[in-house]
Amino acid sequence: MMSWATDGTINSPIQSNESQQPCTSNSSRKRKFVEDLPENFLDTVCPPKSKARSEDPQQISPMTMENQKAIPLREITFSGNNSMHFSSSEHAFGREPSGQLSYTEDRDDYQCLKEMKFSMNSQNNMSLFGDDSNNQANDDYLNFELSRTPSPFDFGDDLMIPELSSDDVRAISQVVLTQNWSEEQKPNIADIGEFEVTQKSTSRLRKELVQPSSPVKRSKPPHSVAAQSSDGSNASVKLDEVSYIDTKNLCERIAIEMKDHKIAQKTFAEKILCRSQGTLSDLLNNPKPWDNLKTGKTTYLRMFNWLAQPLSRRMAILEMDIDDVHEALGMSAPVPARNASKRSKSMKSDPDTKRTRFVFTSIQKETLEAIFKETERPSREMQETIANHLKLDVESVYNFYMNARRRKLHKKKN
DNA sequence: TTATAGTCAATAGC
DNA sequence: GCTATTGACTATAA
Repeated sequence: MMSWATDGTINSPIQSNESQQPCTSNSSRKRKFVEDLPENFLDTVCPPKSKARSEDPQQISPMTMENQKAIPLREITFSGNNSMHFSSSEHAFGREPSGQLSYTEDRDDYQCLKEMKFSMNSQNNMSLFGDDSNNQANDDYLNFELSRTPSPFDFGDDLMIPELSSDDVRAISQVVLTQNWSEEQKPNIADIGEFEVTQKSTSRLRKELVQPSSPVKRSKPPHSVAAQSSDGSNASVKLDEVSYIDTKNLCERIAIEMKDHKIAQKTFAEKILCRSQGTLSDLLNNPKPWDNLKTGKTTYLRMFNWLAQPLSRRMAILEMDIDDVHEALGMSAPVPARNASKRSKSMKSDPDTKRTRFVFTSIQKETLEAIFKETERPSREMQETIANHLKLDVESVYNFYMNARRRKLHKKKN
């Protein structure tokens, strides 16, 4: 069961991983590797903290999806500052969208928003209304938000959404409901019932993936129901024409497309992205938010532009010569990877020799991870101490913490 | 000067 | 044979 931790974070069974707590665990395995180290080693490099604390919001999956038409509620976020976000990025923004986002509660002493409905008329005007008749919390804490990136519509306490233009509506990327509560009102999360999103409309789902920079003419999105030219050439967008791409959604669509058409990662990575299979795998499983990207935007844009083509053309591009692929995607050849064809330092003298990848021993790794849990950024001095104790190169220790810090941030969800 | 982003590519794992 | 993981490299940002 989930429960509130004393520091305001959530303890979730989905999140917990006892095996990753060698600093404090009593497992025999942990004892084994610690006993193999010099006495008080962990205390030396990993001084105990008074209080461990996670700063990241916790996420859980929807509990059930009963209705066959139910659309997965993509994200329920409980943050440590007394707020709860329900959001769905996949729901009924189709041509005749209307739907309902609701949850049930199974305890009387937690009263808040019970239901939110949204609908859109033929003029693409959207209305949103909610039933918070059971809400005994201070209404000041209730907020609705139709998000669009980069800046959301914020309607504060108003339940009725003002008229939106067609482009406004199409730029909406998700509905977010935020229920805040004071310390006294804080519910036990475990007591909140089931969540579901249902769609009333049977029309095709539509999700806008990209928001071009204003006032540039809007481009055709992937899966658009709008007509496209036969060669698909008008489907491509340039980097300077795009202000936002929903990378998570894009990667999900790419993964589905590859699965449906049995496209190997190696093929797609090398042909469409000019990148390696491993890089594509990582991108698909751990997409970075668009706004956090720097030079990496180009790679996602190549995925986007490929997906924006008609199916027959998507398949044809995979068979093209590389120069034709660039042209088909409306993009110039990407800058070669900066470390392409690189060999390890020791291999530079013999570039034909296949290098072997160094692998930490389990003791080395578990120790490094134990220290990381306490200190994500050990000083150079500390790294040298660790390297000496574990009989490692300082560079390897440095690389471990560099990789660990960055990979911790986008570990695959669930 | 140091940290980070983007990536390669070996290889583990299915 | 395929995807996922991960130690390492390097241009660039801070």
